[in-house]
Amino acid sequence: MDKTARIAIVERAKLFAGLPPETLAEAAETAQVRVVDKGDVVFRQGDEAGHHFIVAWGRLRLDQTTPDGKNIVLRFMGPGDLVGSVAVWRKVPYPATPLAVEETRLLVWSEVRMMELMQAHPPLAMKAMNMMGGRIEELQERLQQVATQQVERRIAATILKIAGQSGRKTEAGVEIPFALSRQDLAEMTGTTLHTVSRTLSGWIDEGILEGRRSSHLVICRPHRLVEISEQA
Amino acid sequence: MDKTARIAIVERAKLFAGLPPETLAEAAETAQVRVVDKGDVVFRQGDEAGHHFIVAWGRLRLDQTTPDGKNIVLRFMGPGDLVGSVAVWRKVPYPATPLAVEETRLLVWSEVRMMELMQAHPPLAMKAMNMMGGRIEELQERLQQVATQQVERRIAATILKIAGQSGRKTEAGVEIPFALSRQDLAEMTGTTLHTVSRTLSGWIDEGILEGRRSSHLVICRPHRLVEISEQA
DNA sequence: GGCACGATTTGAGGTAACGCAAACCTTCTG
DNA sequence: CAGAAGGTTTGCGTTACCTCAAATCGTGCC
Repeated sequence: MDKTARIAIVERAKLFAGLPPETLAEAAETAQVRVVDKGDVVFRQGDEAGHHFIVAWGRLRLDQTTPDGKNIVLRFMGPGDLVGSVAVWRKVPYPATPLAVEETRLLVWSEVRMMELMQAHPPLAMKAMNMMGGRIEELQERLQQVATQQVERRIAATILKIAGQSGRKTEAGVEIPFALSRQDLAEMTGTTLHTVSRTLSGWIDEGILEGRRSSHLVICRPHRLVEISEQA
Repeated sequence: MDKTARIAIVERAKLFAGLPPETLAEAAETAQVRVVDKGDVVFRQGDEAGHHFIVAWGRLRLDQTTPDGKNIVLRFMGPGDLVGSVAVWRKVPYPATPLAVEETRLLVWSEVRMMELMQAHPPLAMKAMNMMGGRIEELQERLQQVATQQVERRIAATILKIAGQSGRKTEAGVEIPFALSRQDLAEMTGTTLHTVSRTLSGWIDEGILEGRRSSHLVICRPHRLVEISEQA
């Protein structure tokens, strides 16, 4: 990956977007590159947090294992997303495991590198706080959903959010361009894969979705899904 | 409130703890003081975010109203806790309403005051990030609980957390020193006040708790509650 | 191409928790 | 002190969702 490519990636990252060219250049130059194969993890929940990562290409699923062995999916991450930084800044172990659902390329900064960057470029701290604030808002919204809404609405809202982040327009509708299993959706919405399967089957029958037993979901009638996610 | 008292408060606040005396002094001097009566709000969800607050004395309940009119309790806050800052930094409207459950005194900084403080004292930004990270962790934990655990465990865990933050030791056990209604617990755990009432009644019968129809809960057998919160 | 494995679909039955409703108690108010 | 108001307790019927179970279908691997 050459310098121009790195700058392009850094520029799109939420942490660096809009900062002056010198900052971008310095960030790009100080980064290492790391490739993670499909199915491999970037780090593991519980590991000491020593590195910041930004996704260049590919896609990660952020998993958290609970003390009693259950798994929940915190979020999917794609190009521009920042991984691991919260733990590094707080000097606590990584609280979750990012797993590559497709081959993924990351930019990597060590703890000290990033610290130097932030000292040299104060606006970075502001950006970082902005990002963390966004994460807080997102979590509060999900908490609210899981606490008050019934399963159908949560599944609809979750699919819509993923589509908004990563969806691609096709002739048939909006396609989610990676393998998103019923299990994944269940672990994002706090339900079981059976319930997810039943719900999606219903929507496929109604022509809202496509993707029976196939790896990629397509949303044919997004508006209908919005209605479901907002229904009383 | 005189200068010494303010410094004492600022010193205990998570945002300023451990910073050099000059920083504390400057923070204390630049703050305004505001008193909020029991039942009144500090600001309202949706208001433009222009001020940072730190609780000096008293207690707030942070409420969030959902688009469809339901209410959830995000957290209770006491002395040292920071209110409103995330929204100010992100330049978004306050996402929730802090309501005083008892008479509460707050230190207040305007957006620009706090900005000046942070520019003059760079470690403050680090502290702020640390705080926000803590909030993220807490939210992830609650999300996990609501998504995977059943109601009884969630209620137990919630009571224990509140007791850990605000509990006072008495002869009978650990007392939660403010009015915590069944409705509050329901809105924190994502259930109904009926279920909370039933569950607590059971625990009172078993001698785990005291506080039938009375305003203050007392945990007589904390260890038993921990067991419940961890049971498979 | 055949076989084994993992993901998905679907059915049937059970239950935790909700929703409604009424009674109860405490505190505040006039 | 009587009455109203708000939080709480408890009962009962309902249901959304889970659990267990089995059939089905793709997919990768030799």
